[in-house]
Amino acid sequence: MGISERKERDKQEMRKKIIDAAMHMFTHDGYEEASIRKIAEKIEYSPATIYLYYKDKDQLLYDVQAECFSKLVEVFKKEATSEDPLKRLEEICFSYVRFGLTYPEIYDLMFIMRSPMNNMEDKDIWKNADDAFGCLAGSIKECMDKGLIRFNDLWLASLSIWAMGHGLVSLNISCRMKVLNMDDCQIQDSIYVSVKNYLELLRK
Amino acid sequence: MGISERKERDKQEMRKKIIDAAMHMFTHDGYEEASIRKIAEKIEYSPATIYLYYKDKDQLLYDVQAECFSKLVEVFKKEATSEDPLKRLEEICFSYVRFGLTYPEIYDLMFIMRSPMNNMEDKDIWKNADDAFGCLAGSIKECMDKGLIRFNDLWLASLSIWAMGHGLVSLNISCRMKVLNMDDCQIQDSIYVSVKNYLELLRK
Amino acid sequence: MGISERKERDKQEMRKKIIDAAMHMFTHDGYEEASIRKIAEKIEYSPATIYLYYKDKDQLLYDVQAECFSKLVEVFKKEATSEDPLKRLEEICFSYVRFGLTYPEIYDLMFIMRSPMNNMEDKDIWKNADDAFGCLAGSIKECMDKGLIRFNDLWLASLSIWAMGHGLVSLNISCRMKVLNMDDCQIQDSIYVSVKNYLELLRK
Amino acid sequence: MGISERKERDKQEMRKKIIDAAMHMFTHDGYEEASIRKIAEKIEYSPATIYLYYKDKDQLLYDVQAECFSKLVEVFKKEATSEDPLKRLEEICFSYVRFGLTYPEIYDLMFIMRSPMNNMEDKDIWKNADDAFGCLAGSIKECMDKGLIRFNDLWLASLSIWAMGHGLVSLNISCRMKVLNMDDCQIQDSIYVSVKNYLELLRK
DNA sequence: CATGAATGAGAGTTCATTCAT
DNA sequence: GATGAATGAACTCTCATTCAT
Repeated sequence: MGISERKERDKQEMRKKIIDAAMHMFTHDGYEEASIRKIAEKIEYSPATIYLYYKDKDQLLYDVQAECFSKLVEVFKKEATSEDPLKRLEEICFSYVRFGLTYPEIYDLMFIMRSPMNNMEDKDIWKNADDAFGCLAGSIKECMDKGLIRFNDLWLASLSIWAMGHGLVSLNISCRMKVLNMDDCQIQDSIYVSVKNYLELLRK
Repeated sequence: MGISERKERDKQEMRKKIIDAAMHMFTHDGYEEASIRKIAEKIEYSPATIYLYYKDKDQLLYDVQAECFSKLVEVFKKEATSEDPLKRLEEICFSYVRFGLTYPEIYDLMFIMRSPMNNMEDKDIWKNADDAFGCLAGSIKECMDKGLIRFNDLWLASLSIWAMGHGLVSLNISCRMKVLNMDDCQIQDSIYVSVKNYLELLRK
Repeated sequence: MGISERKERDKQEMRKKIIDAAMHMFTHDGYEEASIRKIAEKIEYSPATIYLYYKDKDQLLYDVQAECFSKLVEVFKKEATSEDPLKRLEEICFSYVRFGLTYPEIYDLMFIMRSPMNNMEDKDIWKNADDAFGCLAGSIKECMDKGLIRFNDLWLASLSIWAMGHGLVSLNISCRMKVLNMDDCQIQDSIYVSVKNYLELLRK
Repeated sequence: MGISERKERDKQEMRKKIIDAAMHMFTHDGYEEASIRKIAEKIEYSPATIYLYYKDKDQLLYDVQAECFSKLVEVFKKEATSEDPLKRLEEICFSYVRFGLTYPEIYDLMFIMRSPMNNMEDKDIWKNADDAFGCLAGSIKECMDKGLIRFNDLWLASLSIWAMGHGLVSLNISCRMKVLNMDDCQIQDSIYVSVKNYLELLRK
């Protein structure tokens, strides 16, 4: 029995290697550079080898995405530590936004790109975001339980707060904030201020 | 004199034709299908002909995007007509969201895709969104002038409200709302409710 | 009768305009940039207009080439003025080489490119080079008549001297002198020295 | 160990196949016909396959050129065998010229075309011609060492002799000898005679 | 387990040229 | 006389993927 376990472990290690390479390329060269061939080249395997571990590119991206999400959760764990629920919610939101602005290409894969979501069947469940979303929702729930914010519905609250954060980050990533005619500094400021404002509005 | 005018008109008509075809393909087949070749095929011209009217693909997409934005403005004009500023702001927001949910591929080009923003120089100005953004900002300004909403800074207000709307629409388009485990109906509802909630929060 | 003459004159003027534009593009942007469309653009006419004056690109290039050759003759006239036949021959050779090194793209069209020669029928006569070649041959003839150089056959002499000059210039233009591992300065020197050496060898 | 060797051999064989096809097309249809597509077609592979063996067209042409040069060296080895240094130099020169006149398209790639030299960085070294040039220079050196020809500087000598040969061949290839109004036979004769004359001039 | 070899499909783009007006 | 409009035919190159070995 040890054998099959080891094999599985080996397989996981290889997958990890692939994903790490892919993430590195995403982060540093942009998602356009992350072709199967280039990923394979980076880990010094042949493209065909990738297909031993992943059915197709979408499945690979799905796993890369998972890795990205666990990175985000780490960030949450590290940066959102306050006891005060409201404070912690703010920390989470700021962490989220900072993460997005710091790693735009990865953020793209996590929250913007169609791949690998658009080739999932509707029935397929998307587990990658669960933990990270759980962090947010958990923090919000605490606020609600203690009557600190103006929301009755946890899902609605989570969705709204997420949407605000994502809206700001993604408009920036896709350069649509050009319409505001601000320089980069002002834009960054406005993003954080917008988040802060919103959370203050929510406070009872 | 009529001649050069007619020529210009002809040229514009051809451009219109190209753009319409492109928009149609965007809308129905997704932006991945909208290659120069396929657009040309659709209007039954040769690919080279496209290049008589557009320097390159980005310029074409830029114009398609412009067309999309003027469509959005039309929608605003038609659907946001209330005298009551707060009401009108709500109408604009709902129109925006509905537009995004109805034409996701077009919305993609307008607010999500990197092209054609990607290849603009930083110094280039992005005019396409000005009018539509002006509608939103104008409406918000009226609310602010009359002391109806809790905002001091017009740009911050506009950005926040836009970000909320965009966040909701784009999370949905990119299927990230799967994390909520809701069916499509519930999601749609949540989106509209989120917008409504936010606007109510803003009301003084 | 004045009318048809004027027409012909007009036609010639237009041709001149086209050729000048083409030469300018050759000289400054390289022959790869000298497409019919770009030439037309430069003189602010439509590509189709070019075809009113030239049957095809080869015919146009043929005329451009003619212009280049008359430029070369001018240079000869200006720079090769010594009374001493041997001296004048040397001046001609140096002028030729300097011309080639100074205007490599034009030299290419005159002496290297297949177009417009390769689409000439064998029976067609190539007049463009006659005058320039005449300068060289004339000068050589004088040397021969006065018994100054070791050649009996004028054509053989002309060919040899031309070949030496052309060989040096064209090997340089096509970067083949890289094989010598010299820097640009040394190469230029070597070219002129080679010419000089050869002429000295020829002197009786 | 045999395996990796065989693989490498296979790869080389494929490269050979590609190059041979390219050379064949050069020789028979002219260099204009030698597009990646057509080469691929000729060897009955897909264009993409070419890119498994060559990074881009220039690299392919570079290798084709190398092959041409080794063909030339073979010719030298076979045809220039005299013990007498002067005689051998003459044989080399005649071989060179004959090669150029027999395979004009290949000669073009070796000594005239800008590609693949064009896209070499200045610092890149051009090794293709080294051996062939070495044959010429070696033979000249022997003549110089034995005091048989009127040259002090080996490089200058080599350049001059090469330039004479190249000038004659390339003027013929590019049809510029039309200016002499000779028929093909006379031209060929003149070329050989010119070479011979020059070598005799050089003899001490 | 790993891969070398191969490919079909497609991308954006440019060219010389034609012809009805 | 001039041209606007159009095009067929090319071009180089990249991609995700497959399969025999």
